[in-house]
Amino acid sequence: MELNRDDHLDVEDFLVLPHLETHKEPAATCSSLKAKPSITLSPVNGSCRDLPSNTLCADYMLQQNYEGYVVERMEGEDAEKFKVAFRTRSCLEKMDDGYKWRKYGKKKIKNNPNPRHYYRCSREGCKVKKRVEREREDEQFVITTYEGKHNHENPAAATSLPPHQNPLPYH
DNA sequence: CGATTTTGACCGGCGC
DNA sequence: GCGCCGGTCAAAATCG
Repeated sequence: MELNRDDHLDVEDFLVLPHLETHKEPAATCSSLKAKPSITLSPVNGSCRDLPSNTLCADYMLQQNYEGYVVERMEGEDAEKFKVAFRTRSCLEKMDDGYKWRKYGKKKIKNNPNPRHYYRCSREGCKVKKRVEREREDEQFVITTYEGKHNHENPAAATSLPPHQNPLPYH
């Protein structure tokens, strides 16, 4: 499968990146996750560039999630088509990226025993979508895909990102 | 009591 | 066409 399609970016595209294949590591616990803030950006199609500053969502994720790869693609100025996918090592499926999400669907996907979850930004007029899916056969990884750009600030970023109080209300 | 989650139904695109 | 598959809807349940 090639990465050079110009229509859209899929999780499958994301998964075939060679970097990812060599990077399977033993399982991490939640607590060890909190201890390592190291991020690697993975270049797409050979060209490595930084995430644009207005992807607050992505920025926040990068700060909160320790180890992961980002594939990012911008389709001109069309905010609707902006898409970024993460692969993060996490034992929790719900990560607080600072935005408020409303879940609107869950689906069993073929070839993956784990369901995929669909979220929408609950801010009015903001049509950013997000889907979260645990990687098949490797339950420590989670694929997160954002679609679109927020038409507002990251509410958590507005209060200057309390760095490592991972505000996860989970047990 | 408003907001969010849950869950099966529904729908549209695509391959055969 | 038809059926599979992934994405969304929406009503009821649940949460805070």
